[in-house]
Amino acid sequence: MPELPEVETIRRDLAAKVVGRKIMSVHILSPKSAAPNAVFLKKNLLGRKIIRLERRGKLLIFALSPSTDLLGSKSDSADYLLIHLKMTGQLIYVDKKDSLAGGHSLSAQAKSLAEAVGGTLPNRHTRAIIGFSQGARLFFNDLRRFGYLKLVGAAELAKILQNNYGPEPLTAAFSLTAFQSALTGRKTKIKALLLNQKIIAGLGNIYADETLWLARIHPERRAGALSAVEAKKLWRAINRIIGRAIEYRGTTFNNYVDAGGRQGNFFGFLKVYGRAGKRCPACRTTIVKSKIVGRGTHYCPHCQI
DNA sequence: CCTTGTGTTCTCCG
DNA sequence: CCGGAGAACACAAG
Repeated sequence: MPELPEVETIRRDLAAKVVGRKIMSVHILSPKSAAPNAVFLKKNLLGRKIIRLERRGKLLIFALSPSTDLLGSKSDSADYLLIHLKMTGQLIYVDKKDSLAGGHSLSAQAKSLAEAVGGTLPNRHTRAIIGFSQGARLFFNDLRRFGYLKLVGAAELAKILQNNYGPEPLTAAFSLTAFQSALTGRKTKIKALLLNQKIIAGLGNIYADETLWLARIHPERRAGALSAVEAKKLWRAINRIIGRAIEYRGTTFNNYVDAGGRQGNFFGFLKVYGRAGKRCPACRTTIVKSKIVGRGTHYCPHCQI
């Protein structure tokens, strides 16, 4: 489940590989994964350079060089490729020298990559392949097909970002006062609020649970009922957990791998997520898992009140 | 049946 | 009856 730290890890690694590179080929293996459609994506990606790679919450934004197609819409030309990995998406970059196709004489890097993706690429979950010069390829794999590639113009991108994404942890926009005012008057459970991308962009189920454990707050508490002290603890916990998780290149719980096919290193730092029935590292009480706002929620019933 | 991120739809309340 | 908040549902597929 790629959340902010995992998507940021992919963004950083991938930026070094693809920014400045020209797109030489586009293969859409699963039309359902491409918006508005596979034909439009192919037509508008071919021959263009990736000039920046950005991220907003869990959304990757590939900024493209201006289109040479003078017949294209001038009002809002499709200059941004959005990629969302949702639950099971992977973006894996492979240089020609690391090609998995041969099977013989693989480099050590290629071997670990092959292990991570369960064999060769493309595999049966590959939904799209973007080819660059010198045989380099970017594979979009997505077992459950919830993720997508979507090509949009600047105006549509601005609308998407404005309508769906609140401030990012670890940025000036995510100030303590901004967080406090997002809590005031809210009757929703704090767990639901943490998952709401319009309030904080980038937290998913793993980091929401970890954050609440660190702040010692019960997931069913009403957001607006948190004291000023609790709000500050939670705000600090969000920044701490997200910062640490980025440092450790994210969490591999199920099938997350980075752009090089490597696992994240934050798994061992998880205190509650996926640890139901085990003991709380702080007090030794058995960690509970329950369903809160429709999501599996892990917490310590003793520490978190 | 379970899993999750997000968009959509439903329901409630003032 | 309107608007907004929050909850519930829909989606995919193993």
